[in-house]
Amino acid sequence: MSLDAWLDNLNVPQRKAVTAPLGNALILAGAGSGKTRVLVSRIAWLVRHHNISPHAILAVTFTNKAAGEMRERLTEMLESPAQGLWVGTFHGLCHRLLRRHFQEANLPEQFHILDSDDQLRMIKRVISALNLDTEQWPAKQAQAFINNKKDEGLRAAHVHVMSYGPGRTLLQIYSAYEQACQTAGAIDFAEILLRTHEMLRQNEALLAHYQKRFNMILVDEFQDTNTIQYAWIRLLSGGGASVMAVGDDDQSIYGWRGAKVENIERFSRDFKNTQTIRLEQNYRSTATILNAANALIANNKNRMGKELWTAGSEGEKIALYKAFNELEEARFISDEITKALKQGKPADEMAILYRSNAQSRVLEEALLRAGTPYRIHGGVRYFERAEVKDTLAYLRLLSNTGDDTAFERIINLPTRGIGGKTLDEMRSIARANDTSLWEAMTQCIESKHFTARAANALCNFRDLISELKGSVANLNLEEQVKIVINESGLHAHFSKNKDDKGMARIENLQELVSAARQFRFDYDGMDDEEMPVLLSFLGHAALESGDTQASEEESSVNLMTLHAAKGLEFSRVFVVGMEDGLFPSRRSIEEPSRLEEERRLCYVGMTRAKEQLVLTYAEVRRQYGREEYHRPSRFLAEIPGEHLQAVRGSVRSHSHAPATSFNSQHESGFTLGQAVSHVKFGPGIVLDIEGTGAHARIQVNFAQSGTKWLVIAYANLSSVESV
DNA sequence: CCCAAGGTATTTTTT
DNA sequence: ATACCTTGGG
Repeated sequence: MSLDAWLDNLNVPQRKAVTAPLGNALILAGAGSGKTRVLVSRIAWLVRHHNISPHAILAVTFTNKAAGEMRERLTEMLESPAQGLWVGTFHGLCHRLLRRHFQEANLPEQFHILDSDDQLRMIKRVISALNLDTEQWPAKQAQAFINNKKDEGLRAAHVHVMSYGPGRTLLQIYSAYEQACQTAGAIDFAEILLRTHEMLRQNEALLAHYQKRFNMILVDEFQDTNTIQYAWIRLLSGGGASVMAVGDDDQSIYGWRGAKVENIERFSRDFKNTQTIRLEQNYRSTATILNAANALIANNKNRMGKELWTAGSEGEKIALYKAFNELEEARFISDEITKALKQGKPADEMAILYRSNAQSRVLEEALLRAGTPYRIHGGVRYFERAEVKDTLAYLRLLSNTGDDTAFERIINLPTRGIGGKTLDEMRSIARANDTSLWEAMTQCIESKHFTARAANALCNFRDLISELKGSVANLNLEEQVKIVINESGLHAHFSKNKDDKGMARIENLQELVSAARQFRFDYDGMDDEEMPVLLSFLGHAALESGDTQASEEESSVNLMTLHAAKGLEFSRVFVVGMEDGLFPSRRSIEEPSRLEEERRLCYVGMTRAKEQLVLTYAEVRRQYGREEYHRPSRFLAEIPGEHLQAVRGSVRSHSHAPATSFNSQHESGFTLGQAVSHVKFGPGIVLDIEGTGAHARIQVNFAQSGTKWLVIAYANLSSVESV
């Protein structure tokens, strides 16, 4: 298809964005408004119409998936891969810059990336090296502190804390951690960005080079950028590049991770002559769903302002289901899904979204019992699995004996009689002599520092590594992986456990061989110039979660957190656990800004649905081993009643409902979720009941008139039979 | 070195 | 309820 034909398929604001004159632009792209399409078309437009070389374009995303999608669709549109175009995640692109310019970045050539697990181990080591009480100074807390600061662009030296209190010690840990990483040649995720930013800021020539190169910068999901990412874009575009920022302030759900929604507002101020374009036409959901979502999000203050609309049909009402408890909630959903499957609806077009992972269990059990295929998104990612990381640690140590992180990981895996005492000793020797652990070990062996038993174990380890080095030399990546798995003893070690978990581990190791083969294949076509294949593979393992490759054959119902659902869409969406204290989360209710983020999360969840949206909540829920009573989510009261319809589950024997003994009826005779009718306000759904006797009040979400509190004694409500 | 017992926390997690 | 981690004894 020609580019002009592509343009004809765009709506007016989309076309305006795609064909915007060079210069800065802010695209406020609502959910389902064709954002990726605009981004890709924009690049094609620049290349074709402005004759801008792909070489001069930089497109930044947050996830590898988004980057891959963009690259793919661009190739499709341009009918050839865009040579020289940089498309990638913030981390991926910065990693590339650091590899290219490791010297300017003050890094060793063989620097390696710490994932959050590696980082935590490193911090633990630092804390004990500082002789701090590990009870009083949890590594997790220090990790959060360090990452927060780094996301803000702050080094330990830049952080100001009070001279007393916990800040001082955390800062001490941060500082020691910085040193430990530098010595080990290791950088964590946040450091990738921070280091790149510093490198560019401190190297005029380098900065000038990239500023000159990248005339066009496009940033996706701009609402998710943190301080350092924003600064990086500003720095890189400082030479006069045009920046197109695409985002949606209403879908900012990662504030707790350092993302700054304010960056969207700041953009127009910091980037000169910014043209703002709103994409408000939605191509995904029914009018009912959009109107409900619009009404909900309107309760947030400080929005950029945006209202989704559709040319499509009104669609079905949003179903609201009140369950006795979480088991019954799960059964209802499972039943609904079974019904839909019988009608021929594809399983993978349905999704169950929940606020917290713990909620997935009962849902899974219900689906399992019904024999419904399902898939849980999230959880431990492939390259984060312990056995995979163990194998990679061997590879790392083989290529660089100075890699202490790898050394620590496998020194006693499989167990070979090297205990904590021996290791501690080597650690302090390494620290005293400022050498790697490997060198410290070699020294210890030569100087007969240890008892015969320990020395013997260390010798075995040293010999194993050098033997492996020998057998691996001159082999391709995939064979190297195979050799390491087998000759390191890892295979034997994991084979000992014959249970499901053990079997899964062995499978994962085999999968790693395939991943290496695939990578070797992809590597040949990559323009990641002059990076050795192993190093490149390790970078790939650190920055790619690896969940893109594992796609199951059978069409399955999707289970995931609301966060994980961002960017996806399904015909039928169930949002479960709509209860105050769960969603919105108990920990967010107090603070207005956090509550607003929860509301945005709800907005994201609702706008995932194309045709049908089902909201459910339970009156009582087993949580942390206790039965907890929750009110229906306040978000339910924010959805105009006209879009809601209370539903009942399919008729079933009462013996199946464990909560029959539970009297859910209020003394007034009304129950939550019940459909009622008012003389003046019309039909509605009971959301809450408070008080007793003559003063008892009832909250009803009326179809036409919205949510109201009424005194039961005067309201004269009548009960209505609903679907 | 391995295992069992007890203590603790328990929202979300693009990289 | 539960999973995860630390710690103490065999």
